[in-house]
Amino acid sequence: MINAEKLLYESVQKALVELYSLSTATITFQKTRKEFEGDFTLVTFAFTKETKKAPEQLGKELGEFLLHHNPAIAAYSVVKGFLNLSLSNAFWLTYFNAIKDLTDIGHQKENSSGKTIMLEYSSPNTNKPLHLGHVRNNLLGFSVAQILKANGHTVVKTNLVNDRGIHICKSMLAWQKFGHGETPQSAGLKGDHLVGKYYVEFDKAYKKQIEEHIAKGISKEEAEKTAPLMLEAQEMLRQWETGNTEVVKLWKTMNDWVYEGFAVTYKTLGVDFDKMYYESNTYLLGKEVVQEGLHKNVFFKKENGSIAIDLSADGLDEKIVLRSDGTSVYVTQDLGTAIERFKEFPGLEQLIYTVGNEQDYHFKVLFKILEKLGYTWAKECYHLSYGMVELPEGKMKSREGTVVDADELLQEMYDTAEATTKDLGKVEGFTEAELDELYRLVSLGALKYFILKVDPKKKMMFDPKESIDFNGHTGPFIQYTHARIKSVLRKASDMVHSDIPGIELNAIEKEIIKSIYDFESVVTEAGQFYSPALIANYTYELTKLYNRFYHEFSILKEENNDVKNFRLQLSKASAQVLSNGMALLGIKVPERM
RNA sequence: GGUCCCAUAGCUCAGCUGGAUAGAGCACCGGUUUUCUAAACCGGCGGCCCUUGGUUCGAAUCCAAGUGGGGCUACCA
Repeated sequence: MINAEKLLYESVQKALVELYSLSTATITFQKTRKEFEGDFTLVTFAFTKETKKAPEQLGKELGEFLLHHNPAIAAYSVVKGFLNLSLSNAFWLTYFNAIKDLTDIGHQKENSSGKTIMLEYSSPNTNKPLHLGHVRNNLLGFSVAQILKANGHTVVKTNLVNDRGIHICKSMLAWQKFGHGETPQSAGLKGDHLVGKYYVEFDKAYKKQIEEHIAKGISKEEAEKTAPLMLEAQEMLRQWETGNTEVVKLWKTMNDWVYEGFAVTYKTLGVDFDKMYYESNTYLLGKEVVQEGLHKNVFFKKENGSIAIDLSADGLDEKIVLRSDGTSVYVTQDLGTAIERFKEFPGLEQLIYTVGNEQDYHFKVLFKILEKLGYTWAKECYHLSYGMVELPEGKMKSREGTVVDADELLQEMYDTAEATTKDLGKVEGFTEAELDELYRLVSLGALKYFILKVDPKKKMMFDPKESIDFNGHTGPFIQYTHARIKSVLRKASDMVHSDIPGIELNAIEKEIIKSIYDFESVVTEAGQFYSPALIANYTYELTKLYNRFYHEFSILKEENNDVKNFRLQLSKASAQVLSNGMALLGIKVPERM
């Protein structure tokens, strides 16, 4: 592939050697800011010391040299210490001809890097439906998987379902006590919502019991531990662990309800997994690892019989890895699961956990312990940590019902997409099925883009009172532009696909080609930083650029056939890049809207 | 207390790995359609880039301290 920076780099390197005998300088280019003439900029301040020349003088001499030694450089200008270089019209046209028909532009062939990466995401609890926080997790995980594939890696998407534990027993107990045999069918509720309802019920009844105890003069802490409901839930968990048939049966029934519900939400969101893990199968893993660590003196036994590791030398604290009663804690399971995965996939080169930043500390501990145990792959474990979605009132809490429910949000988005589309009245001739498909596409485009355009590391604000926009810096804006291009292409029956001859590019056409040129490096960068936001913001820039071009210049009515044909092909290539970029976000683009 | 993260326009966010006059969208005000989709385009309004020091030819960006906000600091998961 044609690489402009490399071309310039070699020329500048040569110039520095020949003009100033300077061979050790580090040369980097940046894109020329749009208020100046040029494509790439070399900052000459960096070389003033070694050459003992003023920045402007340096710029002129270098510019002059480059102009005469590199035919791809058409012009230069010097502003203060900035040498702005313009590549020739011919250079950009050659580049465009090389890429204009690529349908996989920006996407390397999957597995071309030979690297296999496991990416875990979603990992829900089976005691409540998914909310907006989970939506961010799912969209982020899915998108990062797409981006890593586009960078040539093989990606195994996994979901580790938290299907057991005290929180699950809480829903089960509340259903048993207050449910009167209610089922998703009888209640007319999605299974996950039904189970979630009883999780909230439990919390209500539990809080009431605590209050009653406190009224009797018992301390809050004591009341929380001794409330009958809590004791019953704990007893239920013990029975589950011993395999009590009745408890296990109830557990299976209610979990199945939840899975049916999740399946619907996952399908709507358009996310999927290559391999499912269930905590009910993995929660005992890691106990042998503890023994192994004890042998190696990585862990030590405390007086009360629990086993711990001292990480204070690494800036962390002491951490229990096995309780005094011999049962495992969270980190025990994660140790076991990680080791199991590397055994199961011997070629695995990286293990990524998509989990919120509230668990930053947990993963630091986990990776440090793996390292201490001598697993060399520990450094290939990565916590893809993302910020919380916050409401104006603060954090979402499932127990207290202060959450934005995923299914409700998706339905609201769908309704808005339908209403907006009908208002605009541009869907004549669409069948009912096509309309449904369009509403899904647009509503999901709006939601996904809204979430993914924000840097994953940062927390984000969501105000349920202000609906997600369909205008401006949004998914539908990009989808619309794609549909608009497709509309033009449908009308261009006489489009020729041969290479573009030497026409003169106007400023904005050149900008679009340059923007397309950037796509590949943006995909690489997004892969390095695990950041769909880079892709989102890139596609937006290209879209804005195209819309300005579309508004200022006629395509179909252009009289010069070469120019017309070029504009058609430029449009086609732009649509392709937008489509490929959006695909990396898990967003589909329509042919018409 | 310890530790980690965050702070940019009224609001939501870009600007990460130092560079030229700090950018978008929304909101608000105004304009563009006999022409390829107006979910669009153009213009206006709007900034002590939290504060103070430091490094540098150059700092929103790097370093230090402070202020404000949030997370974590369980023999819960």
